[in-house]
Amino acid sequence: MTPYIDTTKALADESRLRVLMLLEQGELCLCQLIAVLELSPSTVSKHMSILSAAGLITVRKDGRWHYYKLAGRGADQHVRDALKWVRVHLRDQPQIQQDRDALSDIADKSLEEVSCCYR
Amino acid sequence: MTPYIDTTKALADESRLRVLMLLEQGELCLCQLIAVLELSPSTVSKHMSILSAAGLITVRKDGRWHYYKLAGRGADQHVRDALKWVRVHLRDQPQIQQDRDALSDIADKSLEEVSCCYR
DNA sequence: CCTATACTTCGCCAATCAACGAAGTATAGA
DNA sequence: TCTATACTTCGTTGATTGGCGAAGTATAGG
Repeated sequence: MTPYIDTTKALADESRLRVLMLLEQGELCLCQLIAVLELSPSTVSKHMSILSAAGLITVRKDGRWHYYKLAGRGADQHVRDALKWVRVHLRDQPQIQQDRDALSDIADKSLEEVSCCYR
Repeated sequence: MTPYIDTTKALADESRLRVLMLLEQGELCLCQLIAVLELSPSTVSKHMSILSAAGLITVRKDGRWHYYKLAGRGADQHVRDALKWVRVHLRDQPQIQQDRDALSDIADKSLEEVSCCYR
């Protein structure tokens, strides 16, 4: 039962649901998520490790940057169905729309500019 | 976003997932759930109020007994989809099968006999 | 009424969790 | 190899959560 509980626990937090909906826009690196969520690097990093442990996202490391994206075809069916539930039902939430807007503001900037959250 | 988080938080506990799968068998009263879960009346009652607040179950009170069942056609789509996720993915879990077996042992007994958990 | 009883609410405790900053790791570039 | 930097890990803190038993509520049956 553990993998299923890992899934539901991973979804039982607003910040993590916001992350999953942000990743609908495509892969993002940690500093971009930090900029949208307005949480500390350590907090966002922890959220990503929880999502990753549950198999909901995968990581790709390219130099100093870690890119996260939603789990795809390789993922367990219960994970894919959980991601679908999130996608379908949170799509039109005001907070999600707001996050998408914040993300498109950031999209114009270079990663170096966005990652100023560390300084 | 609150109703969606209420849903995911309600699903983020093993005992509550076990309750939802037990209710797949049909409506049950609290004392039957207590007997299968082997938790205290107050604990199970709290779980039921969380599931109820999230709209995942409904209650019918008949005399001293409170009967719980899964939310049906009247429920929000996100609730119905969440219940479907639970049903589809937990169906074959050993713990769930074990609970079903424990429930069928109880099914032979009268409610008065089952509710001896209070004495 | 009064009692028994099915369930809920309350208060408590231990465990978990989200948040943070500080310190650690790893990589790019000088 | 040294520095800057993108991210992780660790330790702490305050809030939430799951568990319990004791006390409270509500209903059936004398």
